[in-house]
Amino acid sequence: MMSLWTPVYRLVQRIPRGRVLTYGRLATLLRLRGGARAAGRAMAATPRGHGIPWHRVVGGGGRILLREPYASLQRRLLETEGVEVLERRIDLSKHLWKPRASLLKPAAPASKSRRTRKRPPNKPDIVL
DNA sequence: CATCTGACGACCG
DNA sequence: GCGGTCGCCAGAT
Repeated sequence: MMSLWTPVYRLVQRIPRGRVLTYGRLATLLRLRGGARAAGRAMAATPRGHGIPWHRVVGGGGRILLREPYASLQRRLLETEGVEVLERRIDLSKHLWKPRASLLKPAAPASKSRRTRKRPPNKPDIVL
């Protein structure tokens, strides 16, 4: 079903093998209102059986934040696709995924009368 | 309707 | 490095 998090899963599905994205970048790219934490909530609710490479999403600085036994599973999955995991960390300078610019939507121009919207909806900043 | 609970991250001591 | 605070908010109970 189409939920608030669907855009998150669709973006995660585009992360190539051997690359990772952080919760923070995920949130920024999709302009999730709750920030990185919202990305975390989304990932926690990842539907199974859809081939969503959830293991390619890591914490800030490339750290694996999951609890055991998931942390080990994530590490194994990443290593399997060639990502080097040192202790609990991944070198983002080597493995951070940078979406092609053509995927990104141009930044929304600042509206003239910037009204304080109560609950602005999540506005994806990326084309999926 | 009220509360609780997090796959976060920036900041600070 | 480590621990605490705070902002954030969708779902579950």
